[in-house]
Amino acid sequence: MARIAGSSGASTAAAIRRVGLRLIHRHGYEAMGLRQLAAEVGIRPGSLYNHIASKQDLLFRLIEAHLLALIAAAEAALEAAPADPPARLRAFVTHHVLYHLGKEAEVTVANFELRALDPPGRARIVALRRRYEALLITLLEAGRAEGRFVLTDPRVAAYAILAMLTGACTWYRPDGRLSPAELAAIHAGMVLRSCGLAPEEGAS
Amino acid sequence: MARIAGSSGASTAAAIRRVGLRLIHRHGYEAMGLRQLAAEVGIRPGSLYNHIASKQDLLFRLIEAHLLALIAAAEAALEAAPADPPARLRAFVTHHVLYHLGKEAEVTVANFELRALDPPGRARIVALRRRYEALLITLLEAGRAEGRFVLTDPRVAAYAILAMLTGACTWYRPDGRLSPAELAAIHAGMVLRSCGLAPEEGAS
Amino acid sequence: MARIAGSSGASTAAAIRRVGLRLIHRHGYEAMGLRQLAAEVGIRPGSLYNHIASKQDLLFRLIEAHLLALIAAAEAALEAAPADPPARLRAFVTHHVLYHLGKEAEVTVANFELRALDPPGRARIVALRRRYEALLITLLEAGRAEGRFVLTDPRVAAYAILAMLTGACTWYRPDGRLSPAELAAIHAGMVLRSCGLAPEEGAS
Amino acid sequence: MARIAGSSGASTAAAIRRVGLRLIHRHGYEAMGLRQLAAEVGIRPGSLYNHIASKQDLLFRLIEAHLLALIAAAEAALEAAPADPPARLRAFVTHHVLYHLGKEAEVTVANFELRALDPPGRARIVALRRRYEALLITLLEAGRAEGRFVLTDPRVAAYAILAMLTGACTWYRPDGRLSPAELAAIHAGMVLRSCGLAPEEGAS
DNA sequence: CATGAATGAGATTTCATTCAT
DNA sequence: TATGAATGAAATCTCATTCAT
Repeated sequence: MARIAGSSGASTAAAIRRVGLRLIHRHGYEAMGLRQLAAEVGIRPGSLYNHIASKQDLLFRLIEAHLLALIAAAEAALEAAPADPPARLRAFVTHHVLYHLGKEAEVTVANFELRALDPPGRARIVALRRRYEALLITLLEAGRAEGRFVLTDPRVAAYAILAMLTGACTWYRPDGRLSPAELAAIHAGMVLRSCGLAPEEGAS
Repeated sequence: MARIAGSSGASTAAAIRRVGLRLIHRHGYEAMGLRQLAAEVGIRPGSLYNHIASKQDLLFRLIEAHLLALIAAAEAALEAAPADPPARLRAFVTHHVLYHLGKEAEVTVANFELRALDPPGRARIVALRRRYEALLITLLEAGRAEGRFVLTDPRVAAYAILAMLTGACTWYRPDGRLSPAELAAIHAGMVLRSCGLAPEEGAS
Repeated sequence: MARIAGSSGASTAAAIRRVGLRLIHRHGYEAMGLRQLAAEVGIRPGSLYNHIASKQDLLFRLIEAHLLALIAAAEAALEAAPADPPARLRAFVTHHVLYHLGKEAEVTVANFELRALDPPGRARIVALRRRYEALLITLLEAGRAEGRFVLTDPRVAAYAILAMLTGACTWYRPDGRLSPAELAAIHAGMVLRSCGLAPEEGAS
Repeated sequence: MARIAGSSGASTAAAIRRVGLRLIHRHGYEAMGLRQLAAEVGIRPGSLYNHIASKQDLLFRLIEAHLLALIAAAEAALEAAPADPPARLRAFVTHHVLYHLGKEAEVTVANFELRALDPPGRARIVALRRRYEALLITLLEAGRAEGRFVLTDPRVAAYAILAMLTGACTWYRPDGRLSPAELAAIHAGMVLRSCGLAPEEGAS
């Protein structure tokens, strides 16, 4: 009652994650069918369950992996940055924009499909997101304490900045008229000015 | 959950739109079942089709109505504003923030569920969104032409500003520590500064 | 996306119960597929859910209906019987055997598929079964109190009698060499003797 | 639940039979999954097939082994009994009750899961059951031929007796108020009386 | 002897939608 | 306008089983 086709092994799991991310991004989690996912991976629907525990589990792991990588990249960028708050802010913005460009699928899924997670999974993801936001909030608070930033409310400012930056990757197209570096520079300028800095401040 | 309270006077069609908006916002378009919608409206699933053409049609009309109202409100706000570009920018930002607060459902649905629309419907909605964005882009371009704004790219700046502002309503809670007016003021300040203006410029 | 064939109406629900009982009896609850059930009823699988809440629900209702009818029949038989304990015991045995013959499906399902019920459903069915058993236990206790029955333990005796009688309908075939009346008489004789009575005692 | 304790010495095949019997008894043949069986044995599902030919095969062997042991025990009990029919009947009843108590799993599976066997397997098991029933039928016929038993129909009487006795093990609990010996005595008394004997007849 | 990955079939259940009444 | 019963399609997931390693 069972036949063997091309027992590819470990790469199947990676293909499921890769194709799954693309399909969730394109159609949304609820609208993506496991039949379609299986077909594009090249296996039968039931075989998916040799690699994932459930559709929910797949979504959770995709989002979790993205956030963990994002946090690690941010921490690395901040460690490499000087202690000067404007420079650190510019470093964070540059990291965020460059990291997100080309990761539209991961970013969209991580932001849009949170509600599709069941409560325990959502709680864990929300905690990770808080860790990431805290990096920026801490940075803004430090700059304000040193009198370098003009900020009414660091938390609100952080949310506003993140919304602005993340939004960029929803419309950015690699074949557009702006290079990633240009886009990062434009946004760094806007963010620094929005915090009351002259654009040349914090230049590396 | 079954019968909607206080809806005795409203027509069934209005109840379907009201409840439908809430359910799509809470669960997402794909995850909202028409059975659930019918149950919360107080009718049977089949009866929905006396009021809507299809589930798609319901979604389209909800988004379209929201965008039309948003555009009208923006145009009214700009007509009432002085000709001075900083003042007009402040007026736009204030309008946007105040209009969006308390309309979380409409905003979220209009932004998140675009992908659930079929191509013709999506095209019409995208066109409406372009009309709205054009209001801000035109404003920014005018200000730059007068030498009042520091802007590398008005279109990119407009997207960044809209992303920042719209993001506010995804985390704003009416019982939070900030009033709508305070929130609008904070964001107006950030936006004006990000365009190279001193915060007091454009004050009404 | 939907077509109408022969909207038969209320009789569909009855057909589902009738065919469902037969299939559960023949294959067992777990082995009966709803596809098969739907096919034999003449509808599509999904249409079953216009009439049943779930497969579990179908099983529960079948067993519950059987037990309620069985209890009512037993109570009627005892009400019609004289007050004399041997006569009442003979009446109960005759009722039980005659009622069960020809109801092999109901009896088998009610006895064999209890374990397939979820705990709440099982609890309600077990309570009904206790009500039925209590009718016999009460009868045996009354007869022993009057010194008419030789019984070590009325509860154990009741279980033994019921097991013996119910077993009859698992092998009884209407086209066999014994008529229902003969079968009832044989078992009544064995039961009465097993309680220490002469066979002619309790004869009506 | 995962690894079976105290099974280090037993072979994997024996563990499969032991755990399989327990799971079939608890959930039923159809409801028991081979994945669950493998997990409780401590191996992967595929490895089961190093020890069993199929799920059907496992069920068949469990039932066959039980019936062969039951027949052997009955024959031993009858060989050890005196030639007197009442004494032989008492010996058979005592054997049956005592053998069955504590073998609830085997008995339930052998009786309830017959329908899950494919036709060839079922035929072989039914033949074994006939052999066992024949021991009692022969005994009853002999007793009737000697004029010791009051019996309308030895075959019907045998079925009634076996149903009564076997039923006892479906409700017997080792921690109940009756000992196995007491239970056997009660049933021996009922059976002997049901065949028209005074209770003390056939006492050993 | 055990494993991991695959299979085809099928499980129960939900979906949006239709339409005679 | 509302209803109840139907539809075809599809949903996610489990099943027993196979077999190269």
